[in-house]
Amino acid sequence: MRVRAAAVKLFAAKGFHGTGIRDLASEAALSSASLYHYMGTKEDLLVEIMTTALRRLLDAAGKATAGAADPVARLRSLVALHVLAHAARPAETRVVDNEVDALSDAARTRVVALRDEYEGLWARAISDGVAEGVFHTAHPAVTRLALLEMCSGVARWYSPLGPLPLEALATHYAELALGALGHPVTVAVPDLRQCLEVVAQVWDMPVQPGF
Amino acid sequence: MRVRAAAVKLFAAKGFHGTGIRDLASEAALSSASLYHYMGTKEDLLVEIMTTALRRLLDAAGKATAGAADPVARLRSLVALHVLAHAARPAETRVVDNEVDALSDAARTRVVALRDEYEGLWARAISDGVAEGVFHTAHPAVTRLALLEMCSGVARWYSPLGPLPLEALATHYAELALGALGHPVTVAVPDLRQCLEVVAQVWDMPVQPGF
DNA sequence: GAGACCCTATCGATCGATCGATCGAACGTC
DNA sequence: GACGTTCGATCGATCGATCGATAGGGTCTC
Repeated sequence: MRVRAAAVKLFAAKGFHGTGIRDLASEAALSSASLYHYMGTKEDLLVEIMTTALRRLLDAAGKATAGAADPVARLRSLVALHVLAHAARPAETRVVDNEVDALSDAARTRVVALRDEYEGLWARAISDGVAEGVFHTAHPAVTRLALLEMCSGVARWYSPLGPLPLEALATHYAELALGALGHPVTVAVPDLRQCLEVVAQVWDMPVQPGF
Repeated sequence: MRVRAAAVKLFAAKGFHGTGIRDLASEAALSSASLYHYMGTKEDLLVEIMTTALRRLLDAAGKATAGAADPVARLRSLVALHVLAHAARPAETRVVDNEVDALSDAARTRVVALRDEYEGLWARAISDGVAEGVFHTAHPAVTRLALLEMCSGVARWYSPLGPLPLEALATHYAELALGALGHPVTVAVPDLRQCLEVVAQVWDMPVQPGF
């Protein structure tokens, strides 16, 4: 696990190709030979990081939206969860989002399939909302991609040391997304509690539900 | 120029560290030795690509918003221009957005300063709109970052072969952004003509104003 | 017009350094 | 003595970069 943590940190900071085996070794406080006791090839390590991160996100999204028929609540949960994950695990998510084309063809196919499965949850929430007349967008697929990129961007700049706590960040992004979807402004604060609990459970608690 | 074009293509596709000198040479149909007749180091090449692209974007943004006092029109122009640039020059913009941390400290400082100058235009448009009461957002700085990431994401997926023409894409993103900013829905189609002309001029015409 | 000179563009060969990966040997613990 | 862990040494391949050399086209001087 020491190796995995080192790899996430360095891959996020310098990129997969920018990180050498010896960088990895010194970050993990091991010799470059010992590294291979814990991992396969360097690419195996990257694949493992990406697939487990994506599976975790997919799993969390399923839990956070379970039992929510209302598309508005569902999308709000998806946005909040995505933002929370990216803010709480910026390194991991940055690797997932930025290093896809460092993968071999075979591995990329599997990773992209996972990502597509996750995006399907967003697509359904949006199209359901459009069908029910609560969302208004001329190009739902484009809007989905725009919102996903917007939310993923959080990992590129958010710092827990900044003035904005995670809950406020997630709430704000949910409002941005609903605004972009032409949903009438709701004064009510969204029900973030379930999202926070899912995040705390799935990523073993970097989030303190202090509110 | 042959070398620069090859570098933009390969850096965008495989990343700076993922692209070797010999990859560059064969893409440019030159020997690896001849490459150095046209460029300094590999990093010099990256720096040149990033700074000229950013300067061009900054210049274009200045032209597109010149003389527009209305913050709504200004932000609409910024969004449209940003989206058009990213859709029309996906490779170049992807290099600018993704390879910042492949730069040395000195070079990164210069590049980030350029990017900050550009983001300042967005920040001013948003804060002016908030001050005038036409935008409503609790955290203007966060909203700015969110919108920028949303618009930059276009370079990651847009294809000119898709069903959506550039004009429609830019219009759609402007509507998404205004919605996120809580601006009352305006039925009027934004005045994209000036943006299209600026894009056609600054990037020497990949856009056909066929409308 | 002829030769001398220079400049741009190109290349094959090769430099030292680093790459990802593997080997066999040693360690400690039970 | 068996097993899980660690390492120094080293592999062939590739990295970014430089070398001296060559070919072609201007330009200058006699």
